[in-house]
Amino acid sequence: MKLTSKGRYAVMALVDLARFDNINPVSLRDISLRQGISLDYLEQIFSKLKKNEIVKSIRGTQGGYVLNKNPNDIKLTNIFHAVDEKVKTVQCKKESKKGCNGKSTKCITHNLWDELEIHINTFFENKSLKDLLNNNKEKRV
Amino acid sequence: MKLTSKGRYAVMALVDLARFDNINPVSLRDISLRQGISLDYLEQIFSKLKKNEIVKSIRGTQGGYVLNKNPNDIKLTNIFHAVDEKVKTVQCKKESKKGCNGKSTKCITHNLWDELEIHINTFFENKSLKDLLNNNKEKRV
DNA sequence: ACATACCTGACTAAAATGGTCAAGTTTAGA
DNA sequence: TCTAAACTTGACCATTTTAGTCAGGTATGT
Ligand code: FES
Ligand code: FES
Repeated sequence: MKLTSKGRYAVMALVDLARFDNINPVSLRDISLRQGISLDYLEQIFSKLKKNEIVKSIRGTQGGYVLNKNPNDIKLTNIFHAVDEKVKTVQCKKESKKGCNGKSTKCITHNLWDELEIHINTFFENKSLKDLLNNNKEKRV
Repeated sequence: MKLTSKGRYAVMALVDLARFDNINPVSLRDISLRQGISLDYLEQIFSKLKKNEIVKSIRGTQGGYVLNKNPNDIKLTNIFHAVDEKVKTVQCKKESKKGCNGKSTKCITHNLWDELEIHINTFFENKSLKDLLNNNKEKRV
């Protein structure tokens, strides 16, 4: 089970953004330099964050991105959902009655993985961008 | 974040094994048929489970595998560790002082991922094979 | 005008995944 | 003793996913 870079970078970039967007929009170039993330990759990520209304974009010189919501209302779940970082512990299709083995009932561990998925998602639902900001106050410029 | 087949199959196979090993050793062929898992793949998995002393093997005709411990003492952690299904949420090396971005300090989200890792591992530490057996009693033959 | 910064889509090298295949060795039971 | 069941080991491989890169755009403040 591992977290992918896409999810990790998305959160990292948003924390950075949240720290600096008080006055001006923040350019991806700045985030790229500060956090050591490829600019081209960041653009892919922010395209999705924008589609999901987590950030707003401002084009042109001095442009950049700004949060579209209160940091308290941006949960990790929202971020992960936006960049398609999904938690998948079962192999079967959840809606179907069929199991992962092609049989007509769910496998003997299905419930376990379902529990696990809920357990992990709970973590993401309870963490907001605000929580992460408080954690890093001392680093604020 | 997804669970790999190796980990999922390992647990699935052990639950199956635990249910049937009361009297005789259970052959991988039986597990393969009952659970719909490739026999060759199971062999790889059980080789690791054996090395980690979770199961014992009995060779020859009528041979098979038997649990090497009480189901209550086999936690998911042990199983996952045995088959190298590890939870990895950070990108950096934990021991190092360096961050995932090549910089000299940990990145701004490092602590978050660390928390997440602990959160997930806690789930695995608290679940034993015994718990899974009880859950499936009604299916016992 | 022009530099800055967003926007979009195609492309790809490398790694991980989820197995298969081949060639054994051991042992119970006929 | 012969044979088939079942464990043992290691190499191999197709496909998918990941983690980006690259090459073009378009919008806009100064
Ligand atoms: S994981 Fe859902 S049936 Fe096996
Ligand atoms: S994840 Fe550890 S430094 Fe970024």
